[in-house]
Amino acid sequence: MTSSTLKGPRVRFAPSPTGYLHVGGARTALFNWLFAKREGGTFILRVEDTDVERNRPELVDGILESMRWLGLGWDEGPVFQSQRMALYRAAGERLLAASAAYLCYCPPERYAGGDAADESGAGGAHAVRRVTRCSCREGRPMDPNQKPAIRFRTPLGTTTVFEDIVFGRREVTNEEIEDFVLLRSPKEAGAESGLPTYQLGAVVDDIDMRITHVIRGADHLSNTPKQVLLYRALGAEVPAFAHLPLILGADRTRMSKRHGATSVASYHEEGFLPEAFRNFLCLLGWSAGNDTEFLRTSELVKRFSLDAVSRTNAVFDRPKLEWFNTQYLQQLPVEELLPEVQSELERAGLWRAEWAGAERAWFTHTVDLLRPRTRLLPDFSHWARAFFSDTFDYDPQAKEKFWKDERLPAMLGKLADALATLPEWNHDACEHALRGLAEVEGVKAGLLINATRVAIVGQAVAPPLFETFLVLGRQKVVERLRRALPAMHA
RNA sequence: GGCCCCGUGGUGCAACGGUUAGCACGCGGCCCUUUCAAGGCCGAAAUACGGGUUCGAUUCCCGUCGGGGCUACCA
Repeated sequence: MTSSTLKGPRVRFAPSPTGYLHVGGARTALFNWLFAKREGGTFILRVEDTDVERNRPELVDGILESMRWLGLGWDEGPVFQSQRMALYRAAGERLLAASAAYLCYCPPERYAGGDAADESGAGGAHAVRRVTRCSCREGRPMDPNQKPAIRFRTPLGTTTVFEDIVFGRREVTNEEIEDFVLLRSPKEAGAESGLPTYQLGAVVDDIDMRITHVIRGADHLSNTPKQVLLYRALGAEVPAFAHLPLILGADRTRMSKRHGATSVASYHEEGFLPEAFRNFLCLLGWSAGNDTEFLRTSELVKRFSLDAVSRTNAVFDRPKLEWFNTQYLQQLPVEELLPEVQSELERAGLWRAEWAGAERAWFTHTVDLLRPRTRLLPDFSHWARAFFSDTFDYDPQAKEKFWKDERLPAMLGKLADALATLPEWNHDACEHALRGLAEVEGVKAGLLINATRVAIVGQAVAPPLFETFLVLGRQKVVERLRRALPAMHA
């Protein structure tokens, strides 16, 4: 029993700021977070910013913002690798001293390019290069004038084994593991030693942070033996590994820009609910073991298990994400939806403070009325705009469809008069007034109903008409009806 | 090229040697209806292919094919 197991597992999510937080990273973060919550563990955020060339420090804020939006709060960090260089260099020196690593004087270009740069995967020239094993390993540098990098001395003639919670027992013969670089050769002439590579940085930090479970994308599976070797060389206990199947685009290739929105931020902007997004993401590579899919986050935490993670890559299916969003929009207790709608209205400049105060009941009821017809948060400020503002446009297609009959202006004028003088303002009174008028005029009630809807909310789509009447109030209904009359001729 | 992983309808998941192969999204139809949604009902749609093992394979083994990953002084 180590002290760490007594305190629960320690896991981490370690993005590198070379881009925004994408859906694959978000799923990895989510699984780490769920596991930590489920097991009463600690979730640590670590920024892997050791690649000075590709690093974009300004992207860190966006990544943290996406994490917060997703509700994936971290217990420790963010820890920046760029601020822990001494740690990695010390580890490099230790390995060097123990002869578990050696100085490599080969020029970097010797290993650059080749098939490693071939991203297309199909066609192209394939290199036949074997595993890296240069003469520097035996103390015979090719070019002693070169600034040396530190390479790991892979122990040959044996095999490396580890257990993966998802993929099971893994075994590779060490001959297939190259002498990977631990610390890059120094860039600047004066620099003492170089920057750590991913392999070294990740392992040194995971040891230092006492990480018990490494949960990450399956793209790291093949590199894990190297890290197992590193843990041992550093005299540390090897953590448990759980590699997650990858998330692919609709064509089953790695998700990229051409597959549409891949950043978490873009889904935030589009108006998805974070909980719906979590629910959807969680079902990519995992299931509760039965057919239930609508699982609120508290339920996810209760049922999540790494043992149930699948080994099959999953395709990101946007229509299903949208379905989840509509489900949450409709099934959440309406109070939980209010803050989300409020920020949407604020964003659109439609929000009014009284809706959170004296008119809270009205606001709640209106949101409740509108939500069965919404798919994304901006629907509240777009097609439902007329419920929150007196300035709105008439949708051209709605006019075309429901204002065709030339008798309509006259009839709607009469309807406005009738509504204005109604002794009572309630659902049935309004309905009777309208249906009565339709009968007198010898037209179907639907004709008036549809035309009136367009007149008072500008849309062909809205909640049932008389409920809309009540929410808007008599004054607005009558005013909007009269205001629409001139527009109907145009 | 080498090493490795994966393969149930179009998509996400169930079935972990015995089911008429289940659920959901999407798709088509019907119902409801005052528009559009939501909801209800019905339907089309899958075990990649070929060999084994077994009384019996979606399930176990081998091969093929397909997809993916790694093979960087990227992470």
